[in-house]
Order: sequence, then structure tokens, then C-alpha cells
Amino acid sequence: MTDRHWSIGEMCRDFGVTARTLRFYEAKELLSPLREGSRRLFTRRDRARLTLILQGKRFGFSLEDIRQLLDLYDIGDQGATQLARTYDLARQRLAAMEAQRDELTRAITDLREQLALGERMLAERGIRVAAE
Amino acid sequence: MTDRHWSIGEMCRDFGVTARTLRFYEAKELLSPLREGSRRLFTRRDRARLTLILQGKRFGFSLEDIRQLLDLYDIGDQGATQLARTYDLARQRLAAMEAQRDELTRAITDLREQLALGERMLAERGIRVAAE
DNA sequence: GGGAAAGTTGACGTTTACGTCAACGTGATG
DNA sequence: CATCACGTTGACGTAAACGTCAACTTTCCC
Repeated sequence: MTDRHWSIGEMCRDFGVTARTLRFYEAKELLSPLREGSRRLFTRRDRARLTLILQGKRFGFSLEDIRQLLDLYDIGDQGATQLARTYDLARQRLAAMEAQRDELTRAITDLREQLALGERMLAERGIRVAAE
Repeated sequence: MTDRHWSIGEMCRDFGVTARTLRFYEAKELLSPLREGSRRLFTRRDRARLTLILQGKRFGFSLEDIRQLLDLYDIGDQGATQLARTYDLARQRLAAMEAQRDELTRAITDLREQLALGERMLAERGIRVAAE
């Protein structure tokens, strides 16, 4: 087990976020870096969680949504009741994500049709467009 | 062409949004209802656009992102240059949406794995879970 | 040993996407 | 004709997700 640590600056560079953002996520209990004196030391776990956080944001989830989801990836250090609750919540999230993907697929199909339409209109006006 | 009109109240009921939201979208030029005196009359076009707006929001797009995308669905009443620009923008959006769908697919796969893991842990503790 | 560089904690500012409230107009209805 | 229901325009409030700035440590480097 490589138990390397990263400074806040290294995290910023690696993930393209600001220090303010990382401190904010810690305040919201999405991350929990160790301390060396007053300085934060981010762990492998923090990096994994940050990856999930940024991913979740791209899907349009709120930080609060994401916080709850993150617990699933820490499965194991929970009581049985808590585990069952987390599990149910994760199933709901999964269903939501699948629904979102389906809707996204439909939207993509629609947009492709609109693009084809636009392409024809451009062709009518004698404008060429880069091939797909 | 059915050129029915809808009041703001009807729109609220049909789409599950508040009047404030619709007025806000009009202020941001996402919608452009007609007027009967001072009252808004929403058209079929407004409803189509509102559908796209709410969809876009679920994908995590900002209203400004969405506003630009909406122009594509009005293709036709634009100059050639503007049309070409809109077309390019739409291709970029399409690529972004496809990337998002792919990422979402991966995230779904990951989450499914975590769920399977959680299921095994629950089983170990003798807890049964509803079948898929 | 004296700057930079990197980090810290407040505290206040900003943008987005609306909510909320006041004050008013207008048309239908018992 | 009063009183609702429904609509209107401001104007101000708010939650989320950070940005920005000030005032200090700490550490590294020549």
C-alpha cells in the first residue's frame, strides 16, 4: 500500500482546482486530509474521492448529492443498518443515473437530427462543412 | 398549424415550474411569449424550448449554455454566417454530450460494481436485499 | 538571515437561479 | 359591487459554490 501524501498545491495542479475549492470541500466534509501541523496532507483516498466529486459535478449533481454517494465507496466501515441504507440510496442513484443516460442518449439523437437539418441548409447556400 | 396559446398558470401546471421561473427565463431571453395586454401568452415554440431547457438543466448545463444551444433549434431564420457559427457550436455541444454520456456509462459501471460489493457484504451479515 | 514561496484562517464578495413579498391591474362571479 | 383568482412589475432575499483579500506562519533557498 503506497501511502504517499500530497500538498494542497500538488492537488491543485493534478486536478485543476483551486486551493479554495479543496478547503471548501473539506469544510463540507467531502474530503478529510490529514494534518502536518496546520498543513493539509491529502491521501490516496482523498484523490479517489475528488475524482468522484468532479465527475459527479459534470453530471449535474449537487455537492450534497455527491457527499451521500461517496459514502458508498467507503462501504465496510459502517454498521449493518447504515450499510443497508447506503445500499438503498446507491440503488436509487444508479437508477437516476441510468435514466439520465437514457435521456441524454435521446437528446443526442435529437441534436444529431438538427445537425443534419442544418447541414442541408448550409449546403443549399453552397457552404461546405467538415466531414464527420 | 395549431396556434394555441397557454397562460402562465397553465405552463406552470404542465411543466412543474413556478411563474417566477418562467418570467426569469423570459428575462434571460430563453423564452419569448406573446402579450395580450400585459399578460403573457406562451406558444408551441415556447413549450418546445422549455422542454429543452429543463432537459439541459438535468444534464448539468447552465442557462447560458442552454440559451446558445436553443438557437440551433431555430435554424432557418438566421444569416448564412450566423447559421454556420451555430452549426459549429452545435457540433461542439454534441461532442460534449457524447463525452458526458460515455463518462456516465463508465460511472454507472463503477457504481454497479460497488453495489455488487455492498450486496456481498450485506449477505455476509445475513441481510437480504430485493432482487434486481 | 532575509526574502520568496507555499500554506493557514477568517471574512466578505460574487454569480447563478431562482424565492418571496408588496403593491397593483383586470376579469369573472355570486 | 365586492371579492376572488389570476396576472403584472419591481425590489429585495437566499442557497450553493466558490473567488478574493487581508493578515499571519513556515519553510526553502541563496
